[in-house]
Amino acid sequence: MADSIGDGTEGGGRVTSYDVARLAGVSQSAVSRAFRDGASISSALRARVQRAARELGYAPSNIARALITQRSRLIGVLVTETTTRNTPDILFHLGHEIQQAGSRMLVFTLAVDRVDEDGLRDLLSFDVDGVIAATTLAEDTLELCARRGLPVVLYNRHSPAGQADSVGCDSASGMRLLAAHLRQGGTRDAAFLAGPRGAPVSEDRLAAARAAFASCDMSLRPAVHADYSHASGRQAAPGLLAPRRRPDTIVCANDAMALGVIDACRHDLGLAVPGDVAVTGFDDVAQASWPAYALTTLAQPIAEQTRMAVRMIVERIEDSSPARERRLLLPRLVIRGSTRGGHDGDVIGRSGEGRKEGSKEALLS
Amino acid sequence: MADSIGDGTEGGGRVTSYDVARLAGVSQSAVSRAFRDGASISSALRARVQRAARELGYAPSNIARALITQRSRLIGVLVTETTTRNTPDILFHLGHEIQQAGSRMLVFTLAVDRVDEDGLRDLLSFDVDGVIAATTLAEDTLELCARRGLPVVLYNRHSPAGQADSVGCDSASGMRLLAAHLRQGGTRDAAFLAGPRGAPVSEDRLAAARAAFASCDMSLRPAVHADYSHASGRQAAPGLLAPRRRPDTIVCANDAMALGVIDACRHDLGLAVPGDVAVTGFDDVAQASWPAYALTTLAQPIAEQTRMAVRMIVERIEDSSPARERRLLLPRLVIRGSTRGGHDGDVIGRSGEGRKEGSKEALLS
DNA sequence: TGGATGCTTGCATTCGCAGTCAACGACGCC
DNA sequence: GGCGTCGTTGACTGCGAATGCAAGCATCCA
Repeated sequence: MADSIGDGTEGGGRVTSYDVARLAGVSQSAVSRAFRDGASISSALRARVQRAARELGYAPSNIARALITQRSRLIGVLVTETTTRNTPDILFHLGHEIQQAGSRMLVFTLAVDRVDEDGLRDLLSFDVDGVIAATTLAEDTLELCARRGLPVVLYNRHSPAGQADSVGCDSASGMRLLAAHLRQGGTRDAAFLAGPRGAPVSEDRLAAARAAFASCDMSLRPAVHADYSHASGRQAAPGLLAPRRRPDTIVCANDAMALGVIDACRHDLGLAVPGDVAVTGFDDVAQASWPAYALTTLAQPIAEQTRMAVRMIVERIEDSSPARERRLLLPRLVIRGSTRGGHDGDVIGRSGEGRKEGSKEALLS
Repeated sequence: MADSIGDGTEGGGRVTSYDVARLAGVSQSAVSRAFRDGASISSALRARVQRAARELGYAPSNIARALITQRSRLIGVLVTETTTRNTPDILFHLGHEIQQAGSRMLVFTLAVDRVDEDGLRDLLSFDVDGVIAATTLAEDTLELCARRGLPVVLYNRHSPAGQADSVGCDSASGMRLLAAHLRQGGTRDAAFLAGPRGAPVSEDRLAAARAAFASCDMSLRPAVHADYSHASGRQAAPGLLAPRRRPDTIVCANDAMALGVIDACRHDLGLAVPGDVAVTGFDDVAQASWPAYALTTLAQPIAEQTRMAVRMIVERIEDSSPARERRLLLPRLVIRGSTRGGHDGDVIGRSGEGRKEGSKEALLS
């Protein structure tokens, strides 16, 4: 019933502020003001305009608005398939948070974990206000972004040269919790199953594990590399667990591989977990809590991390000060049945606010 | 080294086509043409412009371009958390495919599975060229979209009134394959574990199962509803499997619930799968193939479905003819160890091209 | 050699809206 | 009653790139 588009029935002619102005008998400026909070307009006029707008089904064009305000309300999000596999919820969470902040998420999927100058041009050409990158950006690319005034927040990555803000998970603290737990459970000889060689997240976790184990006087063998997948974990298990000198614990760089190792133990190698080997993961994906696995793992606080990332990018967009900070949120240790000792279901550590580095003082004050 | 932004070192002043024109000693039109394929420009001029552009790090603004061409190269994607939980890869896949098509994915996350007029206004205000909705849109909302010339493709949904194109999975065929397999395995008395009451995907699968079982002379008890999650499946299991009259098979509306049922059988109820009960799922998520579960399930061809959805939306954007079609891709039956009979690893049916309804003849010809 | 043709190029305009500026009326104060 | 102030309103311009149009130029043919 009623109408919805003023004149032309076909052709999808956009309804513009002029159409609304004409119908309401006011100027185009008035229409514009009626849709901006805090604009100088009487409530009577605003009501009249909005009535007319509703009648025509008018919505201000973000594109036209962006052209003049120099703000697109678009936030670019960079991901690779690996990111989304390891953290299936990340896109939904980021999208949700960005939306809460009044913008929208424009997704850029990358084939390889690396943004070059072309990729940057691509981002720039879509006029994003800022970028959240769950991918690797070379330092010189970051410098270009800075030079162009494009705010970047790195997610689970960071810029050693401090050329971008970043949000991550404090693997060092996490690994200390884990090491303490394992030591208490009797671990003496642990192996580490890493992700792909050079994968930043995996390297970070490996380094953290090394440091934590060292400070607990436990040994950690040289890492074995797989590709983050369940299949690759399962495949790597026989090598890791050769009877000759089998480690008593396998620490994995992510959950998927850990679950693969557990499956290999039980179904391929006839080993009991944690009886013969303890297995740990990192991320706390949904499956880790399923009774078939009951994986002890470090829970990455995704909700907090994404919220923080969005918060930081929004602040940088409004601020654009060159101050940089790196925020590390604390993972929780979730103890389940794949390790010895502790009580199943124990959670050690409170996820959330963690370390903060950088020149800026408080974000959450 | 070198420079990257012409004059102002700070302030992030955008590099415009005028800047490039000035540097190259040509008109702004020339710059514009140098960046459009097929534009009337000599290769010499184009080269000169591009050299200048590279020097300044210029990239044409999609926003300005969109304003005049009336094409934003933005495709809106509507999802709820449920969508992304059931199909973790969907956003990545859609993003990837949309990118292949030269556009970008703008994500709209919904709290509830329903788009009202406000939501539509929101979409319109972001000037998306088209919408892929993995959510429910009321018929009158679809009509509004049509009236406004906004192409919509429904994903795993459809418009009974035929007011939008749609892509889905042919559950009817799938369930027929499954029913045949189960019958061969000795199923006589099956129960159905559905998703939330009214959830379109679940209802569709339930109806398909009902029809398929009926035509195989197997009984299917009234559905029990859960919420699609592993936990809810596990929780529903005791009721479904009460010793008094325990069904010999449980058909689930998605994999997560099926895995929950399996966990409940083994860990809570002391029942063997498939010895005491056979369990089946739908989707073929990664975990279904893990040896701890080995779930027999119907594999939804996500890659094909997303590709098809993007293909359709792109075609509608270019075409904008009012013809509507509904494309159903065929799921494959993946037989694993959670059902009796068949050989583990068998795959029945070829996923991909399936039924097609609607006035338009061929998309892939 | 004159003119027709086709390819390049620049000029001027346009997309839809935000914000500046000036005009206007109402009101309060001296 | 005159004047300043404030709150509203409309006209106009500009954001950055695309494109119709016409001019410029080379080429080709008769």
